[in-house]
Amino acid sequence: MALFLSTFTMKVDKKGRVSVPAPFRAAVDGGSFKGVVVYRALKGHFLEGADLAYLEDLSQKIYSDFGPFDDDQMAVATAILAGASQLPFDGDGRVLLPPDLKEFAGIEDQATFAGIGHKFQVWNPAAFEAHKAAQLPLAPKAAAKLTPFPPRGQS
Amino acid sequence: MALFLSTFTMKVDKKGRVSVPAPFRAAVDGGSFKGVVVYRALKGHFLEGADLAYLEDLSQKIYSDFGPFDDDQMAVATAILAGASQLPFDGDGRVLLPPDLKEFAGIEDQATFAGIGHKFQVWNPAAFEAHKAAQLPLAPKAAAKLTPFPPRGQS
DNA sequence: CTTGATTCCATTGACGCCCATAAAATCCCA
DNA sequence: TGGGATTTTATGGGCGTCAATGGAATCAAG
Repeated sequence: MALFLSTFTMKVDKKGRVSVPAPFRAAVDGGSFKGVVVYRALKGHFLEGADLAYLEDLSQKIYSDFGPFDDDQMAVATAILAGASQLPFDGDGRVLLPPDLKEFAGIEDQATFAGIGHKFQVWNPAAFEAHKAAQLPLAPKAAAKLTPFPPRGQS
Repeated sequence: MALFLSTFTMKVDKKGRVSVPAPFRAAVDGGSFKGVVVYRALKGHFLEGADLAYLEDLSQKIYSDFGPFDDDQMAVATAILAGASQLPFDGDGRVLLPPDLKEFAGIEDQATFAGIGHKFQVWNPAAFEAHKAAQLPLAPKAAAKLTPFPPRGQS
């Protein structure tokens, strides 16, 4: 599965195009859809992105964890799936950021891509710095809740 | 299976024709029926739509979850299946919205298509904005109920 | 012949695709 | 190891194509 690591800040041109960092492109490579899927984060004004397979899993999960006409299902589906955009790569690995998503995240001429494992985030650069500063002190306590790795046998 | 993502607002012309957003057309492409199926939503004045295969699954489910002469089965089948319309694409990917469905959803000269995974919704644009605004605050709590992804590399 | 529906054509504006340039990273070999 | 050459990446711009939309033409029926 895709693994997104590290942070990159890229330029947004007048057309709204952004180069997806090459390592992220490599991470989504091989899937059926040549591009990424981006949606509004639930907590905070930034975007989350992943490959299409992740969204398929998420959609699947929304339909299997909730009944087909469940209220919670409706809320999550509306917030995430209806707000999502499939952004295909152009020949040079760029995507076109929809204006509403740009506005939601306060992105203007630069966008910061932060890899957080199986998905990534897209931020206004200044907002990301502030967010990072706020998150760092919380990490030790949160990390303490992780369960141990299973024995590392090969397979 | 079809995956409907993102939201699009399209014009409805005087004849009642609406262009189905190209990504949604692509999502239903390949099925036996060249078009979409639309029916009244159960909770609220908007429409739900999907490809024919989804309706087949839904019908299947209605008959397997309920007994063949169950009252609930009758109610759901009548509300959804009996009220459903198969809308074929014209040569340019448009469908003709039946007047009764248009009226039910309060759709006049614009229609908002919202993709929510396996199916999509069709709304009066203003009504959808209100609906979305109401749903967004509910999403974080509902999303917290989603079960964690299973460890990757399974299947 | 009139009315309503369905297919076909025309316009326009956005977006996908291609090329060009420049910078940076990588490779290769002496 | 260093320096030059090659490849990859990031970014800007131009142009062709397709999607969206409106309207005309064709067809079906009463």
